Amino acid sequence: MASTDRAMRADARKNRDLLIAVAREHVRRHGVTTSLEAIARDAGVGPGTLYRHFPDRECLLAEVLRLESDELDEARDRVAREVDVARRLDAWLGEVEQHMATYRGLSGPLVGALEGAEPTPLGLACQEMIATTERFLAEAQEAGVARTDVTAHDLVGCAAMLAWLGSTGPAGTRQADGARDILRHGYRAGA
Amino acid sequence: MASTDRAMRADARKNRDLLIAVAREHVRRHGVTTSLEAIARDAGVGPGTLYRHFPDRECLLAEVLRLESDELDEARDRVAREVDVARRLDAWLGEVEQHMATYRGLSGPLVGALEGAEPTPLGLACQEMIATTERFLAEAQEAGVARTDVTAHDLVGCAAMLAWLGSTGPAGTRQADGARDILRHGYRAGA
DNA sequence: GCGTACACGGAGGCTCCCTCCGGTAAGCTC
DNA sequence: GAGCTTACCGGAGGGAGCCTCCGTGTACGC
Repeated sequence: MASTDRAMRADARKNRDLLIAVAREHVRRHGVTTSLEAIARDAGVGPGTLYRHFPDRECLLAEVLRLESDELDEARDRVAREVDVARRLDAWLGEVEQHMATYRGLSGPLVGALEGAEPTPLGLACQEMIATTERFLAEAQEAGVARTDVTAHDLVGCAAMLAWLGSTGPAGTRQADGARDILRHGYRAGA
Repeated sequence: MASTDRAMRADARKNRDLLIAVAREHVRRHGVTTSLEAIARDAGVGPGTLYRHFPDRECLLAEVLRLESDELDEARDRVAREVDVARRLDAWLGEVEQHMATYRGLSGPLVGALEGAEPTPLGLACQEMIATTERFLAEAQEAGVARTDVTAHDLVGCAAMLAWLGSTGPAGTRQADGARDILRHGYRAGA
């Protein structure tokens, strides 16, 4: 993305960055269905400017998400460093779930991206997520704490489901806890 | 609901029934976010008429759903009759999932209703669903094929998640299959 | 048959999505 | 530093949806 950024004029770059920053706040507060016009308004630019930089909602979301991917990288390293192997996959999937839940409604588009064969902007954003999940899963399988017939793709789907369940309905409820427990039992080996 | 139906005028009743029928088709085709105005148009009534009968989208959805609850009743009886006890809970939850997935996006509002303490129209619609799940779950637990520390509420939440996952993203994909498998392992008892 | 209360439906205000185009200023060249 | 080119800006505007209000019409009890 951003193609050759030397080609972008200074005012364009400024507006683009501003739009992403404002969008980040809006999405965090109102979810992914927040009004794009309101974002443009708050950024002090016209709607045309927003739509030129980000032809559709997903493009903007993808950029917002890229800002956050640093956090997920840190989480990955922290999990690998601090959590013993028996719980590492659980911990990582918890991070993925939380990452997806940060922005209410994001998990939906992300699953869409997960599915599609063609590389949508969001699809690229979650490839790394799947790759990391594969690493932790393989490790858990070798240690004998995860079933060998589950895939990283399935697990990311599960995390998305939990994020969805947690951010659907009244906020602050613990609806997803029971489901998370069931899922953990479900991919765990042995017993 | 419908309070005292003797008090409703004939033309009102006719319009109401027509609106529900049209809404059923629209929701089936376009999901729960379908345009209410379009429903009114197709039913040949003004928007005002629609909003008088159904003050908000959820009220209309609840009525549509009540029409379908007969199907779920049949499914319950069929499952109880034809499926052996080891698989009965699986089969029932599959029915619940499919019921929720029939209308794309319905699972969201349903989970909202599941959560709230106060009886929303949709909340009433799914009480019966939970009650039946409790019966099948208790049976499975007595037979030793289901863990004793899962609740019917959790299981309905799981079915909602699967329905959501299945109806999110490109249609026709089998995204939810892996997750369903993991969940089934998760609530099953024994090794 | 008549009167009234109930129900109808469309106009209209609001928000949002997205596009198009005239104007503006950034940045290169000399 | 002046001037030109062109990338970029931003707002007007059309289309759609949500929902409300109110003048009109008509079903039904008497």
